Amino acid sequence: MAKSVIVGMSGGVDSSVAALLLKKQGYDVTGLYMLNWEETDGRGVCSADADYADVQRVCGALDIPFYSVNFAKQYLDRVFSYFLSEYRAGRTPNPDVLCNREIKFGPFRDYALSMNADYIATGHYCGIEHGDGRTRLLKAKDAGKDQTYFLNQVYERQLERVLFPLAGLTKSEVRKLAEDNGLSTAEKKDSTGICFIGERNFRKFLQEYLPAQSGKILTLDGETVGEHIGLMYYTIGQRKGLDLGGKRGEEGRWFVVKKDLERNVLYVSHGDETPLYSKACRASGLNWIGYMPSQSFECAAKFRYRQPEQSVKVTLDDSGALVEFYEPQRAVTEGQYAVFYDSEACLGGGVIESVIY
RNA sequence: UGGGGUGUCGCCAAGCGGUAAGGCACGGGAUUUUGAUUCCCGCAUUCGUAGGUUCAAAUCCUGCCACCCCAG
Repeated sequence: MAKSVIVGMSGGVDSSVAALLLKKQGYDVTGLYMLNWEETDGRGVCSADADYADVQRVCGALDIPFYSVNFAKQYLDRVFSYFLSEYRAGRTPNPDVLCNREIKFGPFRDYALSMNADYIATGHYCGIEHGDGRTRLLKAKDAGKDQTYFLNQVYERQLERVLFPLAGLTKSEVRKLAEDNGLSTAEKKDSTGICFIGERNFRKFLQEYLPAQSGKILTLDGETVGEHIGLMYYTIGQRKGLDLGGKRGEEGRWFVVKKDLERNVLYVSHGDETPLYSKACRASGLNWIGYMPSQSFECAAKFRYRQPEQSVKVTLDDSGALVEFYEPQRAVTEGQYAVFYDSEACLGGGVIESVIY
């Protein structure tokens, strides 16, 4: 009897092709759509409806059954509340990292497996290797789309019975497959923005949930150069949105280099980006996937998505880890994740608690 | 109300008689399952203002206005 798999389908091309491939491989495939954010845009149009319609179309074309589930409550409690509290604390959270552990590989996976599926699958660009009682998370073949960064906090046991059909494909191959098989999502634009919430005016969005407190913008020398509209709207290394123009006698751009929550001051630097470069950081909430770290070891790391890997030395201690950089790193930011790699394997990661300059 | 200086896009800033560089900001787009970064495109018929000289002025002349500095 064929093994059964439930595919998390978003209505995008990636999960469409994931379902397609599994079906071709002989699995008994069922599509499952997740609704995690209940809101319409300004015009009263709910993009989730359109996405679900795409799921229906694709599943129809593949001739597989499909259902939908609603985890909006869980998303709010376990991802969005964290998102807001991090911003309140002046940090720059990465909700999509938690979304994977707390939703997709949490309630969603549990739900799917409770429907007696043998496996669950998603359209993530990453690889997975099951064997000798351990599961390893691997980078995708398409380095430019690799999404292991977002999975660094997923517990190893949550990856059991998980399939990633897109592991060996590039994005263009995926689109080609969709097209060749007549899937309506073949040309659909890649989704961006916060997962499930989508792309939107970030400031306006945050404004709906958090009170903004304007304050001064100072240089590191203490010179007042402008006014900010609320520290939460800025992140380290940012240059857009400062509304700061030219400076007498100098050429260059302004960058956010520091936030002072206590005094509600945003610090900026003009031209000179050296204040953005740090030599180490502290990470906590460490999660290891298919890996048993020794007390101290060297590996590669990324401090944000879509950044080249860097050589680092990791030293574990009671409260987390000290991550030392061999090369100074630009704009390492509290709230983002330090994710560790050993050649093709994603070892896991932790949230950046503090940065050492 | 004596002397000197400066007034060019929101901010810096070229130009110094030949028909408005550039950077920053800002807007739009590309990239991107966070927020950023990065990349591309756009962005002064007009040079504080009113006259004058000239074929031609932001550039020369004159008045006025504003700001700055030094003297009072």
